[in-house]
Amino acid sequence: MRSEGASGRHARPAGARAHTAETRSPGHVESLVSDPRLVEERRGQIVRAAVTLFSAQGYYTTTIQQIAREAGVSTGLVYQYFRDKDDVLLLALLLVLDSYEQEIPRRLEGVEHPIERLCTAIRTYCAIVDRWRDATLLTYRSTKSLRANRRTLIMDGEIRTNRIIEACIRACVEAGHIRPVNEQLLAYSHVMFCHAWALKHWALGGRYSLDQYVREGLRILVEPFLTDKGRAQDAIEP
Amino acid sequence: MRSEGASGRHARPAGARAHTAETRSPGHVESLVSDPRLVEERRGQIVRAAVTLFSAQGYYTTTIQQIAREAGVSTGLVYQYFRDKDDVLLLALLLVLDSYEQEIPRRLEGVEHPIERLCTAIRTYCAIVDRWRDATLLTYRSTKSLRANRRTLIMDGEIRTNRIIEACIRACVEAGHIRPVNEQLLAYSHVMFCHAWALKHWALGGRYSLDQYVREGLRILVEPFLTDKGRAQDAIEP
Amino acid sequence: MRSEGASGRHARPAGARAHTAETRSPGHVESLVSDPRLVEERRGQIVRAAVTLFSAQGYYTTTIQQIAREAGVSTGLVYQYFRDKDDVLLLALLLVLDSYEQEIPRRLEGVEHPIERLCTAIRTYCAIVDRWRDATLLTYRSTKSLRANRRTLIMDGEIRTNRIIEACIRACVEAGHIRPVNEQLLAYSHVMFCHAWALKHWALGGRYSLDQYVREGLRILVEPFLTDKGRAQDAIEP
Amino acid sequence: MRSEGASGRHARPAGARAHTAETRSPGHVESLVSDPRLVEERRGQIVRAAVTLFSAQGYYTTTIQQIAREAGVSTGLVYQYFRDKDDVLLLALLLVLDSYEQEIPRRLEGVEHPIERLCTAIRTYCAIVDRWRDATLLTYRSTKSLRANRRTLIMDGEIRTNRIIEACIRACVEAGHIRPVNEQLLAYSHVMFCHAWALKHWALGGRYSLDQYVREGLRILVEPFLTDKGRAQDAIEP
DNA sequence: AATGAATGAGTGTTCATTCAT
DNA sequence: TATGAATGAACACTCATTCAT
Repeated sequence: MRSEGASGRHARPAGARAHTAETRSPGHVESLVSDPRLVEERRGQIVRAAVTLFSAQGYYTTTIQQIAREAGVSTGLVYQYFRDKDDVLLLALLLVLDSYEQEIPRRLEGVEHPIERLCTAIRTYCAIVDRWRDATLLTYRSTKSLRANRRTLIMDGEIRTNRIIEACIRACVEAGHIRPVNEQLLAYSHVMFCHAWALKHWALGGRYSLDQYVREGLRILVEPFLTDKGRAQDAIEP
Repeated sequence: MRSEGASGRHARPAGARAHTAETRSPGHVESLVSDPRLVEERRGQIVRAAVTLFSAQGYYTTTIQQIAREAGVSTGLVYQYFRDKDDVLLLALLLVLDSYEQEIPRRLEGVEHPIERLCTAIRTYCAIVDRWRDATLLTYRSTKSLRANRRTLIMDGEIRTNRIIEACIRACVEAGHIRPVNEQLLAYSHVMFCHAWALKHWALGGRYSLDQYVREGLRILVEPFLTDKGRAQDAIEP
Repeated sequence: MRSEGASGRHARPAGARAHTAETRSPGHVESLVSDPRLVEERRGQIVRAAVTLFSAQGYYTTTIQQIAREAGVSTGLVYQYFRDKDDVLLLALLLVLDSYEQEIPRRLEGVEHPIERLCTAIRTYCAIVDRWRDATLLTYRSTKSLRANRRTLIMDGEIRTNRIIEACIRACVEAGHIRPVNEQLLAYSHVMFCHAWALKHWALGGRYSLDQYVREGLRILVEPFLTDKGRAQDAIEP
Repeated sequence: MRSEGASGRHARPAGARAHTAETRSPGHVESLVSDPRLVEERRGQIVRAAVTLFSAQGYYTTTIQQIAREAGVSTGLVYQYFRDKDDVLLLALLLVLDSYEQEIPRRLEGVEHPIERLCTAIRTYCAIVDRWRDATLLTYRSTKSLRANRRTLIMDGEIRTNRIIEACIRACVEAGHIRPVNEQLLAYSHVMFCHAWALKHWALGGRYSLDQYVREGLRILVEPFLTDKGRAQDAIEP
């Protein structure tokens, strides 16, 4: 025999079919389905729909039913792959952050000159932000809607991306192309500059093309720090 | 992507003792009460409560009943002074923006030197952000929850604040303290820098005191643009 | 400013409009409404509807909407007077138990002879069970559906009723009308006999009228214990 | 009062590969599988799991998926051997009743003296109830959750068990060990006494060991009815 | 002007049941 | 036969909004 009875449909009965998660790392999202390929596929399907809808309408005004419909699955299915709505948001936000973390390094491959690398990183970051403009806003709107321990995962993701920029800056400094500077804070300025393309697009979008925006930005956030050595090259111009 | 935000759980039934609004300018918030002094007082009472709660818990997780209780009034009274929850949010956000717009100029009074004025503006802006950290986050989280035409009012408010910074920069340039530069974009960088103190406080708060943050920031966002003339003074240090 | 944000509509945000209960005795059911007369009235209205429906259909198959409709109120109103469905069940069960506890003593008033008192108690108990037959079943079906600490309240109620019977028996023993006996266990037998009229009504109802049932029952559960003194009177016959 | 129980969250859509049943006797539980040995085995497997879970958590809070997991089979398989959840409950309850009906006669084998037979029957009944305490509660909690015509089957099972006790009593009466008495009602009292060990275990369990309980019970429910002849023997003591 | 009880549509979540494999 | 992923109707509970007083 078991433990005692429980009441209420919404109170998950003890030890029932509940997702096992929360015992693992908070980022681990357990699924009720076992086939890993299927889990991968369905999760992707649902999270993509969620990113679309959350981006367009926000987290609270998007319903699970809408997400299911957009993903082309039934309502119940969402709950086979996600513990709750919060869980969907978490993966949606991680998807966005991941795309930053994946794509910037990819674009840096083969780029040698430190200054060029820095500028490429910024340019790429802005381009991704431009492509995922609403999704970038979403990270600002909805991260606080996550349960506290999950929020940490989002922050970790952001930190990892920031480090890419920071590393580019450090390389420039070490090679003598950029004068000594608070690298971390400069990196934050660069990141904010990229995010601003989404956050303030209502103001900036009308006045600059993405290219112009990046070019003018580099003039403010990179050029002033160049040493004579750094200035020697035309790296700043694409 | 879909249509935009727009919330409202309950469609307003036709007729009824409704507010007349929507025929006026979108910023005009109609009240059912006529005595202007009372309107002023009650609205302040309610909006202050709303800012507190929205800042702490977010817009969607705050209920009108909570706001009423925090403000020490009845639920129904809120609807005598606001058309709907959206309306409360609008005024809450405007209250925050106003505090920027009011306080920065007040602190600039009597400050003569252009560089000193610019640095004071930034320093003050950061200080306000620090005091209203959650409220600043709120503007990023919740502006999109406003009905589209109201969002414009928020943007207008932001633009006005930006112009203060921009004017400081222009004055520096015109006086030859700062070399020619894209003033608007530099102003945006300054604003983003100030907001970042709230937006990225989880990362920055542990590493910098507010003072350090501002000092280091000025080194990145002001100093590099100083001309020899501008550099002559110690204006950058408080 | 407050604590951090919370997500999920169903996760009650901290310190929100939640019922304060659970800090008091588990039996205390806090209401969101302050006027005590109104609370009394509405609760009665709703609990009566709940008893009817739970009795007829069981706890889990009865919906809050049905209860609200039966009570002639809106769904939401139920939650102004009860914390959750469990809470409604608790009060419903207590209502049934209370009717036992109230009515038996009332009927005993004025009855002097100990044997007559005992028989009246049993007869009355059976009569109430007969009137609330489905409700009596309900206590057996649904007590385990209550949260554990609330279940205690139900047991307390039952114990109090049992004590009434027990006291009648003890009085008989002390007056020498009934020979020494395990009074507690005899009382339980009497109680089970009364409850059996509901529990086994499908078998007994066809064979006995309520009166016959009681008469025959007394022959088995009272008469054998009478002393010569106790048998002297005709108290056992109504 | 309303209509009766009847549950079923999902109305069966017309057509489909449905079980043929409902045309047969209500007790007949049709299976989609033909091999009788397999049917026997699988049903046993599943019903045992169901008894365990229903007993511990109740019918409505136990899900088919839980039962399947506990039984070590797939969800779908349950529906190859049972028409619906109701069906599982029916067999689960019958399994419990059967165990009464099987074991009591088995223990009576070889016991000759009528009084001893009666006491053995009661003692055995209590022992089974003790072993299946939660399951006994289950019959009281959940019988009403069955569709009406199936409930009859449960009643039939109970009646058969009651007849065993009744037969023991009649034998005692016919042999002159027990004085003439309403045999049927006395049998019911005996049955209720046995069931009470489960139903009121929260109150009785702390005060009596099973042995004490039975011994004291016999003193109330058997001894008083013994004739001088019946009293001659020590049959009542084990 | 102010109150706060009342409303009821809307949403997250569950789970009996089906069906392709 | 057996699996388990998929379905979707149903329900507890919330909260913006109204309105009688």
